[in-house]
Amino acid sequence: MVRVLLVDDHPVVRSGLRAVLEATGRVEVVGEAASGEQALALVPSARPDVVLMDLNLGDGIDGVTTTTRILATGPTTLGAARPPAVLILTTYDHDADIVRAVEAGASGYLLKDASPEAIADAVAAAARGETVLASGLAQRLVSRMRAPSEPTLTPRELEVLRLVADGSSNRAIARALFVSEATVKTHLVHAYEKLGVDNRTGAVTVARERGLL
Amino acid sequence: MVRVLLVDDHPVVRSGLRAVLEATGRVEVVGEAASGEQALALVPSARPDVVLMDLNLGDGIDGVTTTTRILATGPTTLGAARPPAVLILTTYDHDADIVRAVEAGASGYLLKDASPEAIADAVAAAARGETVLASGLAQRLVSRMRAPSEPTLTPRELEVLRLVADGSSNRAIARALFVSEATVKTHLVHAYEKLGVDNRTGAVTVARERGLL
DNA sequence: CCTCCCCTCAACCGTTCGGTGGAGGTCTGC
DNA sequence: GCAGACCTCCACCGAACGGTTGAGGGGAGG
Repeated sequence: MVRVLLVDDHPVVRSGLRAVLEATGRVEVVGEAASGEQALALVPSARPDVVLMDLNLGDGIDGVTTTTRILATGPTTLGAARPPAVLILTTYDHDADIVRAVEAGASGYLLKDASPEAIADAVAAAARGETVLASGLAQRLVSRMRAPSEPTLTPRELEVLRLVADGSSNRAIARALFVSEATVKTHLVHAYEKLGVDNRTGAVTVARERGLL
Repeated sequence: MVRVLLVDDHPVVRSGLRAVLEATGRVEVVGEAASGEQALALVPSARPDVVLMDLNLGDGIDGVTTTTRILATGPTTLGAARPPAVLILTTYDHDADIVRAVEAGASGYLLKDASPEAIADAVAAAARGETVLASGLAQRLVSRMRAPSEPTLTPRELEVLRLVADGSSNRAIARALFVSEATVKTHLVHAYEKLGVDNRTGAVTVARERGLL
C-alpha cells in the first residue's frame, strides 16, 4: 500500500482524490491538508510515501514553497529515511509554477482533468521513485533546455511589467522603483524583445498567458 | 432523496461531489456528465431534481448555454413535470459568467472551495425550489440593480478592448473592425471612463479582473 | 414624435511611448 | 582577470496615444 497525503484547499477535490485512490486498493490516504502549512505539519506524523499537492492553495504559502520545504526535510526529521515524493496536481497546463515546482524537485505533475487511472498510475510511479510528466510540460522542459526559445525575464523586467499591467505610466513606474524613466524604457524594450511584442499592452497579455504575472 | 446529476469535466471533482453528497444520506446521484452535451442527453432519462453544474466545461458548449437549454426543456420532454433546478459550481468568484448563468435561470451558485455541508445544504435548498447565492454574487447582483456602480461596456467597446488586449494599435483595430481610428479612440475613451482608468493597459487589466475578457 | 443610447467620424493638442545608439557600473563564474 | 549578464542612465526622434469638442445617423422605447 502506498501511503499518500492529499494537499488541496478544496474539500471536494480532496474527497474525490481519496475516493479515486482508495478505489484502486493499492493506495492508503494517510492524511489531508487544506494548506501548505497544514501539509508541512502533517508530513512528519503521517509519513506519506507520496504527497499529492495542488499548486494553487489559495491563501498562505504556495504549492511551490511547500514542495521545496517538504523535500528539504532530511533524515533528521523524525525517523523518515527520506522525504516523500511530491506529485504536483494542477488545473492549468500553462502555469509557469509547474516548471518551478519540478525544478524544486517534484516527481512530476498531473492535470486535474486526468482520469482516475492516470492519477493512480502516477501515484504508484512516484512511490517507486519514478518521474511522471504530462506531455505539455515535458516538451516545455526539453525546449527550455535545448534552446531558450522562451527567454526568461529578469527580476527587474518582471517588476516593471507588473506595474505596467496596473496601467502605470513609465514616469510613475520610475518613481515607484526609484530609477529614471530612461531605465524603465530600457527594461521595457528588453521585455518586448523577449516576449515577441512591440508594445506594453501586448507584453502584459503574453506575460499573463505564460503565467509570469 | 434528492436526485442529483453532476456535470463537470474533471473526473476527480465528480467523484468528490458524489462522495460528499452521498455521505449525507439525503442525496442520490443519478448520473454524471463530463460535458454540456452529455448533460443535455442525460437529463431526460436520469430525471434529476437538481443539476450541479460546473461553469467551466472545457471544450464543447459552456455551462451557461447548457443551463439555458436544460431550463428550456419544458414539460413536453418526457414525463418531467418541470425542468430540474440548476445549481452552478465554479472556481472563481469573479467570473462574469456567473451573472449570466443566474440571469439564465440558475437557482444559485456555489464556489468549489465550499465545505461539504454548504454544498449539501445548497443542493437541498435548490431541490425545495429555493435560491442560493454565495455572498459575493448576491452583493454584485444587488449593486447592479440598485446602481450601476459597475457600468456595462457596450458590445463595440468590448470588441475594441479585446483587440487592445492583444497588443493591437488603434490603427490596426480600426482596420480590423472596418471603422476609422477616431471611432476606436472614442470607444476607448468611453471604456476608460467606465473602468476608471486612463490608459489602455490599465483598462485591459481591470476588464480581465472583472471577467469581461 | 422625441429622447436616449450606441456607433460613427473629424480636427487639434500635448503627452507618452517605442526605437536607437550609446555609456558606465556591479556582480558572478570561468 | 575577464566575459557576460544585469541594472542604471542620457539624448534624440517619429509615431502612437489620451483628451477634448463637436457632430451626424440609426434603433429602441416611452
